[in-house]
Amino acid sequence: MQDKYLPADIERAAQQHWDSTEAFRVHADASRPKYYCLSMFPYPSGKLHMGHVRNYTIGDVLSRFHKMKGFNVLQPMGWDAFGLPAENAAIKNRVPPAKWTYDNIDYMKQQLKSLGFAIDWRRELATCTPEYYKWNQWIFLRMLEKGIAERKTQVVNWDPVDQTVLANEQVIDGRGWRTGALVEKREIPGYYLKITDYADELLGDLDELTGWPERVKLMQANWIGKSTGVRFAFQHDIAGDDGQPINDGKLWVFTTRADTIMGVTFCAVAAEHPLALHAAKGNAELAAFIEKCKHGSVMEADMATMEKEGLPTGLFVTHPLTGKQVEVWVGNYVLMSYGDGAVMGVPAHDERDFAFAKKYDLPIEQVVAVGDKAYSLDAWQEWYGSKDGVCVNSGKYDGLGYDAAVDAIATDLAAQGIGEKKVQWRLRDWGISRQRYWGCPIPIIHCDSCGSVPVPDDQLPVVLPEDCVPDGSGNPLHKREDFLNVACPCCGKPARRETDTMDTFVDSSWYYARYATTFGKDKMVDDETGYWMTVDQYIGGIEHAILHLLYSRFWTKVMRDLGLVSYREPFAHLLTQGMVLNNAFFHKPEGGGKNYYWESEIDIQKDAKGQITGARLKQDGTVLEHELTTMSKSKNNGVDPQSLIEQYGADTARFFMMFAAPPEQTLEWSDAGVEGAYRFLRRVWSFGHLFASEIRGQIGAQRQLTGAKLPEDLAAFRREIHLLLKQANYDLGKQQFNTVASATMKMLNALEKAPRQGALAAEVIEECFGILLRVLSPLTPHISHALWSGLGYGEDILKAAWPEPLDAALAQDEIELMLQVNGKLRGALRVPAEAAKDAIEAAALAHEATIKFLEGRPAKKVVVVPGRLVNIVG
RNA sequence: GCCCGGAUGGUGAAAUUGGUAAACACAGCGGACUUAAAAUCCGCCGGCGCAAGCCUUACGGGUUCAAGUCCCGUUCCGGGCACCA
Repeated sequence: MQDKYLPADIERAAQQHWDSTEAFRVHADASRPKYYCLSMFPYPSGKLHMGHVRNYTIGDVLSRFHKMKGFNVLQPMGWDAFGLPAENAAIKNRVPPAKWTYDNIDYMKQQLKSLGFAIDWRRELATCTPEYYKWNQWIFLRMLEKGIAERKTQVVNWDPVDQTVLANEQVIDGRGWRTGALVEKREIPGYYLKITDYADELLGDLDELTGWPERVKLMQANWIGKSTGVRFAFQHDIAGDDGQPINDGKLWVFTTRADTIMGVTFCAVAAEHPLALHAAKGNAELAAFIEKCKHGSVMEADMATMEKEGLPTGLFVTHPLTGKQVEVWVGNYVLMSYGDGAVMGVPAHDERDFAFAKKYDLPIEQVVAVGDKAYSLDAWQEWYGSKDGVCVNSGKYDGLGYDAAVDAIATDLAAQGIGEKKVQWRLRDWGISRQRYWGCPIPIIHCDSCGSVPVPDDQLPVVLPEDCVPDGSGNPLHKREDFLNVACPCCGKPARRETDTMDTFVDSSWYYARYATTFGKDKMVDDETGYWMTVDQYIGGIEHAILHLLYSRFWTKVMRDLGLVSYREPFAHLLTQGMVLNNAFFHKPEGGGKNYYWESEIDIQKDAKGQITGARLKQDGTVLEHELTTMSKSKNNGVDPQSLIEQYGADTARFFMMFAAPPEQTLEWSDAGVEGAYRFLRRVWSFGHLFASEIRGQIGAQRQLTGAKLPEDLAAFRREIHLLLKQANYDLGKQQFNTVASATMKMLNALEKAPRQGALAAEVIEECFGILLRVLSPLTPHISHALWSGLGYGEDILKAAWPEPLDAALAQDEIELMLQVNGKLRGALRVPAEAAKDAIEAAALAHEATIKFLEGRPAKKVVVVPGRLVNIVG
């Protein structure tokens, strides 16, 4: 055996061994329990980043652990290969997104292989291949048939200079990222999937997901946002151009606070609302305001933080219960796409309405009282919005609480035929149309005679041309006559293909099911999915806690309703890995945006505690700002794991990643500490060498360890290792891998200090080092493989059984209890392991520390926590 | 703004889920070995105090024999907010 630890050699040999034995190739096998371990697949952005290393190491630790536990383990890998960055790279480098993407996949695949992950590479897939996205198109057509997919209008960010639709990410401070032009909102047609039809089930089935973190379920529940309220109408006789009352003379609104209806002092409608457009005709100021509302972001965060503005329309509607006239305002904070595009204004009991009313001097009328608290118009107070009060100044409803008031008011509105209780969801339907090239083509043909016609199944897939190079001025498919021109499947006349592509969330909504098939060309999923699904353990970033996971759950339910699968939830257990953060350095140029710089381009000043106090660009001394944020290509703050692997080897990179923090916690990147992991693995190797050269030879032909009475120091050492094993197994169950790593370090510390003379000692060390190698193997599979086979423990550590602690090794005669007096630690107490409570109390009361700190007072109470401590209160 | 998390030594973190706060490491300091350096090994390492001891888990309250852990309030940091993936 080599006496020096040479990771490059060891890792190459181990990986070759796994390749040649096809160690990770798996098949459905009904005779064995299965474990489907899935990590979120990477976007092929160029090279792996630390988040990937963290994610896939967690998956690999779990996969290898379960394999040694006897499970049939499937761990696949693939590529989420469509998306915007490929187009951005194309604009920058004039390379087709397809070439850029496939090159990146080749490179990143080599990186993944060099990390030694136990992946069944025969199941690799890339979502940008026609074999895969054909099934996006096929199931989309099924959804159209069933009415789950439909065409309607959507609001998008429009860049008036580039004449193109912008992603939210491409809108910076309200301006287009390339042109700097003020972005406009524009309504265009697009396809929607009716996820809202599944809202009830998506919410209800969260209860079944016992293997999901509570916080993720909570986030999903809040996102779906079920609220029960009342939808009702203010009546009016405002006539439109056709002489008829607009919307049948009804202004519909939805509210969850019907109990405050008697406090309505105005109504607010969206800028696109028919009443707003009508009023604007004779009102230049209002028309200008509506025009202004068209600018700005469509993002909810921007909507919520922007200055609330409004303008009166001069139109009035009738309050349905008081008969009073209520003025209609246009508000920039009212969204046409939510509910009916109009809200009632109750400034006394809604914080946003309160601010609006104060700003425009609208009346504020208190209609709910909480206790005898005094209502003041000076400033908003928390209790104004409370549901715990009773109605006041509300006529017949006075004295009613929230529930009773809502019921009574809903009943009265229903009697007039202008209102009813209604369940409202916050969840909106999923718009999947993207006006972008590098995505899955939507399989629709537009014909002047027949309208929008689905592509017949036998013409699928609609193949995306792979040689286009976007230039930022719009979808290059518009210039591809060979793609555009097609005969109408209905009438045969010349027609045009749809050029919109699908949201990339479509691709990632079902890839886990495809991995679990035999990749047949004639079926989306085949019978093998029945064996592997559902996914036993899904691992990925917390940033996907809502959208990706919700869409995947929705997609599974649609597939079930189409008879394709029999399960209703895709992921049984979910581990949401924390983000890997790093400092990003930038300066804000005029005209908005942020220019990011690599750490190698700047000088950083730090204070005595190592906190960053400032940064300057090396080149010209420009003062930079910094923020702690996720590692990302666009922020130039990613750390390439490649140099880590090359310098120290995959095992060091993996071990350090697992040791640095528990999986669910955010990890602030730092280079320090990697050396420590490397040092540890070198020590493991050296101990292996020592064992081979000096210890193993002492073991006799007849083994003596079983049943032997060990000398005290040897028994203590063996007990320590088995205790650490017990702890490591417990922590593996909790998926807390950082303490598993530290347990292996403690084991090595103990091994190095253990008695090593004599046959018995050599046998104990053999047993304990064997435990260490197996506990270490999911974390650092290469060195574990090399030592296991090199030291003659067995042929292949993958086939070794997972170790369990032995009761005989754990047993002890005496235990130590902590002694507290009045809750403060004052000493320790050694008692027999089986000591009775009375005996412990007596020993504690007689202890010198008790006598000293009670200072003569009698003990009022003695608390004994078995196996832990005694607390004497006096 | 709304929803969800987090905060413990110089640093990453641990604490058997209410029971010895700081395990295991990193960095630092001191020592051994060496002509020297690297590597390796040994020791010290939250604050105050000569000591007995006292204080310390972002901040302010509370519950308890006992609180990093539970409850109430505050601050700061991170994630998501529907076209980044």
